[in-house]
Amino acid sequence: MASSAQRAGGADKRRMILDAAVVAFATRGFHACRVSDIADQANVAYGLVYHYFRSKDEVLDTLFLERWNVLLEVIAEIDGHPLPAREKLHAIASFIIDSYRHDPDLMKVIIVEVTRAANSFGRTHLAKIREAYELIADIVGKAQADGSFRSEVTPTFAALAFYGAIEQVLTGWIFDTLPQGEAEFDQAKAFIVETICGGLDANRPSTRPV
Amino acid sequence: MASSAQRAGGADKRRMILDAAVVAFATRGFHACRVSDIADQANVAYGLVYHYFRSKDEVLDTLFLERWNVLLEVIAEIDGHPLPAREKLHAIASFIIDSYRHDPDLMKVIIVEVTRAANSFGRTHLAKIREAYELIADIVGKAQADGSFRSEVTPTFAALAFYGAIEQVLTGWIFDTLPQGEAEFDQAKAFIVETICGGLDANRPSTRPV
Amino acid sequence: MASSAQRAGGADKRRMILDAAVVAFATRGFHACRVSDIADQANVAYGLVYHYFRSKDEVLDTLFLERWNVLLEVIAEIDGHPLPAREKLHAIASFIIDSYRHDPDLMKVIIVEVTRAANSFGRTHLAKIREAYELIADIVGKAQADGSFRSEVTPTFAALAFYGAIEQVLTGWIFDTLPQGEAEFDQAKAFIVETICGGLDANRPSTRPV
Amino acid sequence: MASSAQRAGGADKRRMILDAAVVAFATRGFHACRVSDIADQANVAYGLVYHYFRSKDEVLDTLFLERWNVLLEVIAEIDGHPLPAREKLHAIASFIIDSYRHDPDLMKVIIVEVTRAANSFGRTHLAKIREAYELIADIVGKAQADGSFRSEVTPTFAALAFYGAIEQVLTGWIFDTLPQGEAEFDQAKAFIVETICGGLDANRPSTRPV
DNA sequence: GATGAATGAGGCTTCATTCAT
DNA sequence: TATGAATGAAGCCTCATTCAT
Repeated sequence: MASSAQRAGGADKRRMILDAAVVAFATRGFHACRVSDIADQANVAYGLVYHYFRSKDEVLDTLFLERWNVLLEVIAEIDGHPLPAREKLHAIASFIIDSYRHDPDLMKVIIVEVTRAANSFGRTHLAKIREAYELIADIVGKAQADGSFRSEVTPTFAALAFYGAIEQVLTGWIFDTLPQGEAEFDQAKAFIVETICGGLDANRPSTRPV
Repeated sequence: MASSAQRAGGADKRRMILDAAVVAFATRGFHACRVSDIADQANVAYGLVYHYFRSKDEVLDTLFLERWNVLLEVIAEIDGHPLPAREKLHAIASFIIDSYRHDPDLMKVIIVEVTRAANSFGRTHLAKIREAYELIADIVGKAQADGSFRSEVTPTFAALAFYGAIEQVLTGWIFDTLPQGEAEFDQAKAFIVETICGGLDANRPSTRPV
Repeated sequence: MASSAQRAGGADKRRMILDAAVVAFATRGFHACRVSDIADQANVAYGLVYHYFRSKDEVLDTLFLERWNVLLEVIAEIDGHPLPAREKLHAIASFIIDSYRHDPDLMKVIIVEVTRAANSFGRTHLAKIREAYELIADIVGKAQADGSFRSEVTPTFAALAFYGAIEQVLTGWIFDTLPQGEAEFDQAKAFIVETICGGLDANRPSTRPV
Repeated sequence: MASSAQRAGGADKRRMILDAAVVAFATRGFHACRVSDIADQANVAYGLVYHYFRSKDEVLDTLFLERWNVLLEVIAEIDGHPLPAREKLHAIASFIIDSYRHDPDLMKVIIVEVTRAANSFGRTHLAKIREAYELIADIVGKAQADGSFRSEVTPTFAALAFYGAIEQVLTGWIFDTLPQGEAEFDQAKAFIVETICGGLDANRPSTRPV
């Protein structure tokens, strides 16, 4: 599990500050984290943060956008492959969960401080966050169109449920209310997909014609 | 849709302050909301807030606990009825969504400032929040035991997925990324249950024997 | 050692409040002591304090003046007796030290919050406090006039030194930097008088004629 | 008489703040003095006080310790010289009184807000304050051992009486109940020593053998 | 007399941000 | 680039006091 700080290859101070911010934000939370905490973590003077970023907010914005854009690209790329929808969803869940596995601090910051903090940063990035929902909804919609998914539920709701399940699981790991580890990570991917795609009912009511 | 402020029947200043806080927190967010905003909204003097509550935090704590305890009781009560698990889940989703329908500000505050704000108040109330998950997991577990639910997924994961889906939908309404209205509320209840219980797959893989 | 609270004979609420204030002020200090602390200690509602006293200040003023006036009377009375100056000083030191012995909380409040707090209450009562110095100075002055005390030092200075010594000793007891007990109390009286009257020098330089 | 503010030679803002605090504390008293008063007096921004000091308290602590440590060193140094005890006491009284002469505001703050304010700052610095008493008591004790001082009184009491006399005199100057001026300063030194060492009695009772 | 709800002024402290060097 | 001294707005909370009952 590579720590955020280790990602800084050389003397790129901007990168060092970003990586330090991940640790600082994850440790103290964005609000409680002072700019000087970031600078201390990065071993630079705190004025330097303002050399590279307009504000403390911009540091978090940058962190979020860097990662979220990767997520969007990955989802799009997954969707480009000729896979069954269920496998596409599994691939998406895998990517997100593996992101947490590889850099839990960064995912903690993104989820806790942005994605789930709709009143502060989430507000700013609402549109960006929705893009992910919509890409997922697209996958569902196309699967419904080709008959591999049932049409009982709108793609939008299906996407919300899918993403909501992932976020709840990540939150459980982040705040240690759910056991985590290699086995749990892979199990979670399977369970989330199984719940959303397979459903809980033992005897499913016959599918209504749409 | 009854606003929080209107609920105060008489001259109970404590209640008035709590109701005013709902409006104030919902409007500006907990952090951005000053104690004087609450007092102004309640039409009482600044200091009176501190006569009834030790701190601004305690106001939110009180608001959350009042409502969350009702939720816990309702879930327990629902579970007490001899209903199919699917209907129990529908009843729970109904209660939560109707809570939003009847007092959107209060639910907004609880979800945005507590339930989804794991870094601040959520942390404090983590145990309380988990109680709800566990009650839901119990329902799932018992349904798996009696064969009405499949056992592909652990009750814990099922509960997370179920609650996660509800929370995402509420968040969508709260931040206006999802259309809301009477029809949408009832539809959402059905969709959430259908997604979690029915699953998305048109042709479900045969259930593994437990 | 009679505690302040026990002095309240009957249901005299005013007296109960004053006695409670002694305990409260002694325990928390005047500034840190809230009006409600006094009321709690007296087992009355705190509004009642304002029925009997105009302000929190007036409570302390009352406490101080009650006792200080007794001191002034006692000094005057002692001075009225046909005693050697040295014995008069011993009687004064005795009265003050016994006051502490009988009600340490009250003396603590008077010394810590008034007499030694020249920037707050001492300022208000400066004139009253000086009266004591002047009565003592009078005793010294008369003794110098009749030849029983030397005239090397002005009566004013002698009085300051005498009272200053007493206050330092009381302060030592109050803040537990000096051992206290029955033996120490009587010893202190003797030592203070011996220091001021006898002097420390083994071989005193011959007295200069005035 | 150099005012505290004038002592700041250059642009050392920390020093300027400390010197300004002396003036501000002396003028309004510690409690009534706002941090902004200090900043205004120092002509710096509000927040700079917090750049150099953790709190308003720390400003006073610093002021006290700076000066009191000098006092302790001076007493120790005086005691190091081969002087008669009486002259050592005179030197100590001289140093303290001259401290007041050279910077009355600083001494006012130290005495009124720390040394005589045993309920607030004095409490914190009790041990430090006692160190001075003990150094003085040492001088007395050694003089008693070599026979130059009588042993009627314990060194501890003698030290309390000596320091108490000085403090009373300074308090008299600080609150203008005692005339002050060059002549008075020198006279006070002599009078205090004369009172404590020479004693007031014209005919001293014969010294008891120890 | 007695209660305690209601009032509201006042100040310490934090910390993001700027800027001279 | 890099530093960290300097700025100052903003808000929580305390608590003496008032007053209706």
